[in-house]
Amino acid sequence: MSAQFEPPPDDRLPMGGTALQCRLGAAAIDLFYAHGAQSTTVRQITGACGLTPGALYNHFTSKEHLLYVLVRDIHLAVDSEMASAIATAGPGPADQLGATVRLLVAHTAGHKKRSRVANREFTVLTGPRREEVRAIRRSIRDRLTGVLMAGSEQGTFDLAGGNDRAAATLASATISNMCVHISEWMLENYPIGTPDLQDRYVFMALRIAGADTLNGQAGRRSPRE
Amino acid sequence: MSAQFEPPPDDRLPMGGTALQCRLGAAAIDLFYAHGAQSTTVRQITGACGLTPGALYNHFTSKEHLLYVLVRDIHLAVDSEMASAIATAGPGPADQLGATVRLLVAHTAGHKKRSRVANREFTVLTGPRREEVRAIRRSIRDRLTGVLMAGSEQGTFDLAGGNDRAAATLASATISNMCVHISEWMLENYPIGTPDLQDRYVFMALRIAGADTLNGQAGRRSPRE
DNA sequence: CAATGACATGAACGAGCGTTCACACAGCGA
DNA sequence: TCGCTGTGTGAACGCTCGTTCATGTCATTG
Repeated sequence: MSAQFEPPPDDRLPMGGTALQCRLGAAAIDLFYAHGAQSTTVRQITGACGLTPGALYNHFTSKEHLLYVLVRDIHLAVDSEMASAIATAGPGPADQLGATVRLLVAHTAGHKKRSRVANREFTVLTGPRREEVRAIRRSIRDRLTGVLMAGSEQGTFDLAGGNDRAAATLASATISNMCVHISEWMLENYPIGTPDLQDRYVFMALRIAGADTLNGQAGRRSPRE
Repeated sequence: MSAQFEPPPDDRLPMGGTALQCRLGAAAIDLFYAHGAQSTTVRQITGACGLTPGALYNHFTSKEHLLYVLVRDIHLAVDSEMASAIATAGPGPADQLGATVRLLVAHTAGHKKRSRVANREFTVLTGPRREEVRAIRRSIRDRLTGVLMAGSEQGTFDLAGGNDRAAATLASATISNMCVHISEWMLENYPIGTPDLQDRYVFMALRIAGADTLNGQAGRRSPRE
């Protein structure tokens, strides 16, 4: 569960482990995306790798364990990437919000399958595994909320319903939801490319936040990522 | 499959039919909401009504048929209510957008369970049933897109990425998603009441649409619904 | 070469699923 | 009173599921 072993085609898994763990994981992502985790059978997953059902249990303790590893690693990747995106963005909250939204859009639009699996199927997990993923999701959400709070405190943002924590939470949920759900409605070959999509979402996010920089048209083509 | 028969407590089903169909439907909504449609068994649904599994098939042809009736009727209710909300709103696109958002928020925040079931589980349907529900969803989406298009054509709105149909579609998807997903993140006893929530969402929607009326602070406490 | 460990097999398991059906019974019109 | 219709029962069906395990194979290692 450590080093990447090779870069598979494009939708590379954010998953360490042996080659077979990765093949199984990639097959699982495809199938979970297409049919949902509950309706996907162990036989389908192993069959897609040319194996028989029992083989899965040499690599994962259960079907839920496989789902857990996938969902957890996807969330962890987003969390850490978001942390560094905020850290390396410009000092202003508007720049940080822009960098955050760009990252989320890049993930959901660029890795639609894994993004949708992570955000749709994590509810299938049970017990401590579910709590662990929820904690990572909380961390992601709190990073965005923090940016919005900072911006509203220093007057850069003007949130709906006031500039208190409740307003920041609501704006945070709305903005992250907006980005995450690209993977839900986006068609296979969406006519708008990812960079343009990022621009539009940054623009909408700044508007939701009531960014004062919008009058000076920041937010269109913001510099980073 | 026509007239309401009696008004059950608060989360009344938008479903016609016999009393027992309604009891089964209400039990199914609860269970589908809690565990998902796929993981809910016929035995759970009938057991919640004090019946044995076979009884369900006197009222529905299959478990999927039950899900279909529920999901279809919920969608139809939203669709027709949205049509009349737009028709009875003020003539301006900003008023119509406000009325639309108020309706969606009222549905998702006020009937969280049925809203979540309709929006999460419709993908479980297969064949023509799925297509029928998708058509209703398209109708709902088109109503909102139409309001945004009209507003952008007459200069009331300024959409992200230009005022063409693609921009209206994107804004429409974003706004309806934002409303629909209240039922996903809202806790059991959310501290903000529904009317206040409606105000905030109308405010955010007008901002997403780039409504010029915002500078004259329309959108806060817009008059209707 | 011998021994070891990793890995896949294929058959089987127990459980639970959606669904069916012969039957019982209750209410009601004729 | 008879028979019809609507509805619930309880047992059973065929099937698929996740999972287990004894067994076999093969590459690596000492």
